[in-house]
This record gives sequence, structure tokens and C-alpha cells, in this order.
Amino acid sequence: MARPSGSDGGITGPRVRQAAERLFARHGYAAVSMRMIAADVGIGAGALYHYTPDKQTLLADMMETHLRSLLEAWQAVAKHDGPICALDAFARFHIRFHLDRPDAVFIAYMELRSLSSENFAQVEALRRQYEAVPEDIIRAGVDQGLMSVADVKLASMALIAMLTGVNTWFREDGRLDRPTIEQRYADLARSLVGVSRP
Amino acid sequence: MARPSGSDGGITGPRVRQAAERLFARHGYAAVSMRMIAADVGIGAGALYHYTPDKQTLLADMMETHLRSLLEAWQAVAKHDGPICALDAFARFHIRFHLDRPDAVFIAYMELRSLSSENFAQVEALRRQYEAVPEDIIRAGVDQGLMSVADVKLASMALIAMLTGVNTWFREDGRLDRPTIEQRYADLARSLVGVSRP
DNA sequence: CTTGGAATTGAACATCTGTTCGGTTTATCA
DNA sequence: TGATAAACCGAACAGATGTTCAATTCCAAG
Repeated sequence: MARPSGSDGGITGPRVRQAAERLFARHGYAAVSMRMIAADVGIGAGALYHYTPDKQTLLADMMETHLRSLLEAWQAVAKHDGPICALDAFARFHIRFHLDRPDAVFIAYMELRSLSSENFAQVEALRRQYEAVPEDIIRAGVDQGLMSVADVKLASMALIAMLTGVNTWFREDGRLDRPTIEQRYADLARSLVGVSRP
Repeated sequence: MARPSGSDGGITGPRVRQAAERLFARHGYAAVSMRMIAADVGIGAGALYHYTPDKQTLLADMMETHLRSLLEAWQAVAKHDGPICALDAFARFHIRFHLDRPDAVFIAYMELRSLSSENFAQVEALRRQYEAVPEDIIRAGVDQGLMSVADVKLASMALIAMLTGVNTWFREDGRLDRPTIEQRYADLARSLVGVSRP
């Protein structure tokens, strides 16, 4: 009564990560048991250990993968001429990327405390790397006299928090659609850094 | 071997809520056991049930108390003449209140998913009530031609997210002190809603 | 000095936790 | 067709989980 027909490791692997992501985002890492994940996938709890050495690694891999794909996706965006254009691209990119992956985003921001110290260091390094992106843009803008903020680092943290906040209220069937939201946040980003209006 | 000397319900009650708040914020609601809370207070796990009917109520009471005191504290702030002044006061108030209660804030924003549906409805109602504060301010500002945003509700959500974000990076011994941070965020809030600079 | 009740212990409860492992079935390749 | 290895089950482990409860001790009021 083991190895039922239709079983396939190539399919089950992604399904495990997928189920874990949804469940972790919904209930939190600590509140989700391996048995819940297994039940969601439709296998026994023991079979999970063919796809992850343990629960902690499952979480860490998930967060690391998310942050790496975030950085990669940003690097894939074509280079822009000028800080103002770059800021606009960044705001739009951030909104789009985050709206498309609400569960992964939620976990990456909320379950840092559930990571072991080694895994935390890894993830934190990636997060800082991404935080440098808006910081560099704003610094360049200020240096060129195109933007005006009193503190570049604080402004870039404020910008990220503002943009990421979209995930707390966005609903698929809500009042505003994605392109509109993207536009609005890009406008707010420009205002935030004091881009002089025409 | 029960009821040791020095025991006092009037003292233990607050200490329970205090310990629970710190532990919930640090490790998450699901990851904290009643035995951990009890150990932190220095009593047995069973004694906790003199101060809360159950773990869920402990969390819900905590969040409700926090949100009520948030609303109350805002109402205690003197009324301001004009939306621009009100926005400034709100930004400063929000930063100050949140920097003073990082644990309670963290829990109120992160453990909504750990609430039973009845408790969630209660807390959510209070949260919406607070969200109406900046919304009303910005709407007034726009109506009077003093501020300029494309979407009032979106802008107010963006503002709250931006301000609340301070808790993710603030460190007591960091580069910036509280008054400076307050000032910087108030400046950013003005910029965000397009207050025309002199 | 008695008495009542508040405060607390410690054991007990059924159930759940992450993880391991021997055994079993199925697909794949020679 | 036969062998190999991947995929999976189901039981088991030791310990932790929230919660209840009888028993015990202390404090304060009468």
C-alpha cells in the first residue's frame, strides 16, 4: 500500500513548495504542521522528507528563492536614463512584482523571526541588497539636483514600505485595477522624493 | 506547595499580558506556548487561566486594547486648524505612538490571521476606524485645494504604510534619534500629498 | 483567632508536533 | 523480462500542546 499509481516526484516537489507557501502565508510558519502540508498535497507526512530535509529548510529555501528572483527580475528590467525615470520604473516594478506574489511577499516580510540565525543572515543580506536599489536611485537624484529629501536612507525605506503596503489592502475584485494602482503609486513615489512638478 | 508567599493577582495580571506581548512579538502567536508565558512570569501554566479564559482571548484582548488606546490617544491630540497642520500632527503622532510600542504594533499588524473570525471582525473594525483619520485629513486638504493626490483612499493607505514602516528599521542606538525621525517623516508626508512648497 | 476566598501548584487529559524508518509498490531502463 | 531505484505509506518515537482540576497555601476581613 505504498507508492500509489500516479505518483511523480517531478510533480510533487513543486506542489509541496506551493502548498507550503500558501499555508505559511495564511496561518504562519509555526501554525502549519508538516501533516497539513502533506494533506494539502495529498501524500503522507513522511513523504515530504523526499523534498526537504526539514521544515526550517523548506521555509528558508522559499524565502531565499523569492528574494533571488526579486533581485533577478529587477536586473532584467532595462536600464533607464536618469534617476527620475529609474524611480518610476522601480515603483512600477515593485508594485507589479509584489501584487503577483502576495504569499511569498508576506512570508518574506513576516517570517524572518522563524528563521534560524544562519538562514536569517542569508536572507537578510539579500533583503539589504534590494533595499540598496531605491537608495542608489534617490541618492543619484539628489546629487543631480532632481530630487529633494532630507535623508536618503530614510526616504528609501519609507518608499519601500509605502509600496509594499499595497499588498495589505489590494483585492482582486476591488475598486482599482492593477495598471491604475501602478500609476498611482509611481506618482506618489515622485511626490515623495520632491520631484518638482511642471 | 501552592500559593507561595509574595504571590499577588493585582501584579501578576499585567505581568502576564506584558510577557505575552513580548513573546508573541518575538516568536509569533502560534510559536509561543502557555508554558513559555508562565515561565516568563514565574508561575505554573495552570495559573494563567486566572487571567485569561484561553490563549486566543489573550491575543484578542491585547490587540483590541492596543487599537483602542491608539484611537483614544489620537482623539486626545488637540484639534488643528487646517488639513496641512492636521497632517503634520497625524504623521508625528503616528510615528511617536508606534516607536513607543513596537511589540504591540507588530502584533496588531501581523497576527490578524491568528484571530478567530469574531475577534477578527472586532479588531478590523477598529483598524478601519483609524484608517479613516488620514483619509479624512487628505480629503479635506484636496477639497480645499491645499493638497493634490489622484486617489484619496490609496494615498492614505500609502501614508499609513510608509509611517508604520519606521518600526522595521528603527533601532534605539541607531543613526537618527526620535525627534529627527519624526520630523523627516512629517516632511515626507507633506511631500506625498503634494503640498506646494514655498 | 477563625474563616472564606483568592492565588497557585502539579499532575493529568487527549491530541498534536517534527522526524525516522522498514517495508511496499510502481515506473524505468537494460 | 528482470533488476534497480525512486516514490510513498503507515506506524512509531519522544516530547510539546492547550486546558482542566483537586489540593494546597497564604492573605485579609470579621
